[in-house]
Amino acid sequence: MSGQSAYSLATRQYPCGKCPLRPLPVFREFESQELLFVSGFKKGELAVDKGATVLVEGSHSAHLYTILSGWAFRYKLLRDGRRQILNYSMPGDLIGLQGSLMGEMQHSVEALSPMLLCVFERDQLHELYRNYPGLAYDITWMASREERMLDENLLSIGRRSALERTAYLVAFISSRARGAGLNGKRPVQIPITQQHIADTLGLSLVHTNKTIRKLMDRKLIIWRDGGCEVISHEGLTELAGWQGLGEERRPLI
Amino acid sequence: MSGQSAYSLATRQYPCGKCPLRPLPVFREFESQELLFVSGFKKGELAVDKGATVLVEGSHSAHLYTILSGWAFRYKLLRDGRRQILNYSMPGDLIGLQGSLMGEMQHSVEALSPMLLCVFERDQLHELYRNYPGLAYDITWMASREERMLDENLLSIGRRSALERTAYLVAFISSRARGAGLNGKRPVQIPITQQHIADTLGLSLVHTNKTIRKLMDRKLIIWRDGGCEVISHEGLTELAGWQGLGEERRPLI
DNA sequence: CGCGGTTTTGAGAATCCTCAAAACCAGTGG
DNA sequence: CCACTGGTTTTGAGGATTCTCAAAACCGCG
Repeated sequence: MSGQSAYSLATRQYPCGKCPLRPLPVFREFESQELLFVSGFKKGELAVDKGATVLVEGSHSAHLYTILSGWAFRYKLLRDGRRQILNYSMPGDLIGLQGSLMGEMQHSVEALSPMLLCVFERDQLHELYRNYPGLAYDITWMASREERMLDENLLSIGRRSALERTAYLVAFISSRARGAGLNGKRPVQIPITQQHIADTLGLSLVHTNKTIRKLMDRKLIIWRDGGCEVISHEGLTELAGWQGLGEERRPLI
Repeated sequence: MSGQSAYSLATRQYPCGKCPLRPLPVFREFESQELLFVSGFKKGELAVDKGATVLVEGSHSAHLYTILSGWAFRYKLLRDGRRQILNYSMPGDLIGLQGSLMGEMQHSVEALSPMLLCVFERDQLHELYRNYPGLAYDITWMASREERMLDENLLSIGRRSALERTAYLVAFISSRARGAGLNGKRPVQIPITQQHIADTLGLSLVHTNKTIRKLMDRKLIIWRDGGCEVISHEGLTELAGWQGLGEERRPLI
């Protein structure tokens, strides 16, 4: 919950034609027409520091973003400061679509790591809808995907025990990270603190810590270097009673 | 959690030109072009009984629906039967969009009351996107609206106490009902059981009952005729620390 | 009247919370 | 190189919330 500082808007370093994400097998092919439009749609790149607030609840942002690299999370606050993390975002995900469509942001977004963002202009969304129905469809598709993830999170918070919830969350995040091409030969390091997990799962920090310990005792995860790694994905999904996300190929705007 | 039976597909009774919903002030104006397309998009009407399952998790529906009248809820189940209600749907809301876009339904939908649904064909969505960018935008807008509601629900379940949660939920549903034009001179009767509330808020039935009693003791709501009515909207929002939903006009497909 | 679904009540138990303090750890400045 | 600092993780302990089990009351409907 720290600094709001340290942004830097660069002119483009990765032209869309040389996008480091698009070649990944998880993303669907684009027609050259579409690629061309997206190239024009992209206004530049924004680098933000870890801990920086990318978007603030209550504001009206003129931009939306696609994550080129790095992690973030969306959250809402209650008046007295209680925080609920709604979801995490990683490379290939859109940020700020809700605000762009509906006007005012009703959640905030904070960077979990240094990030690189592609910047788009909200005002050009209409043109996209007018001339690129395929991309318009993709955007709706991505909104639906987010909705699905929220459905899952709701199920989890509402009906799973603390242990099941935690297992689910770690499995979920690491699945998505793999889907975003974030795993090298080492398993993915999820760059979050136990406070983040607590605020995602609706648990207290203390109880979260004790729950994580149980998962570590069962050798399902390990916690090191200030982050979390999955040891047994199957163990986690089994414990959580989660079938995993059937991630097909998805669009990348 | 009862019967799957009793549907009836009627040919159209309400041509879109005489839609009983569209005149309501909450819905935005449509151009005659758009109205014409929607007219053709609509394949008929479906009447479902209270308790009927409209859409089932795991299925691939060829249709999506707009609610003409009646109430429904979306939910997911855990393997052992624990149920989480994700959101409620009322007149003007789309049902089954997620499934239409992404293929398989990942949640079920059940009618809370007798319902009348406008039936659309999934396959025609592409045509809509190709030729009616305004409508396409509207659909994305509605998906975003659903996302917002889920964000709120998540905040509620994750970070509010049982009393706050219950106050929030009742205020939220009755706000939306008012927004859907469901209030006559009498305040809206929300046609749900305490089990529904429990399954929405992630609480047990017993504790939900005791919590509702507290709200009744405070004269914020009353429970009668097998449903819930709001007595003091301000009291509820104040208790929940909720600012209410700034509902602007919205599209109606 | 009897039935199924819903609401209500009581009571003991489990989960999860708060408070408090210590341990740990990486980075900073002396 | 070491002490200090702030953030994070860990531990202990008592307490509040919420849960489960069980049974009764209630209520509309056939």
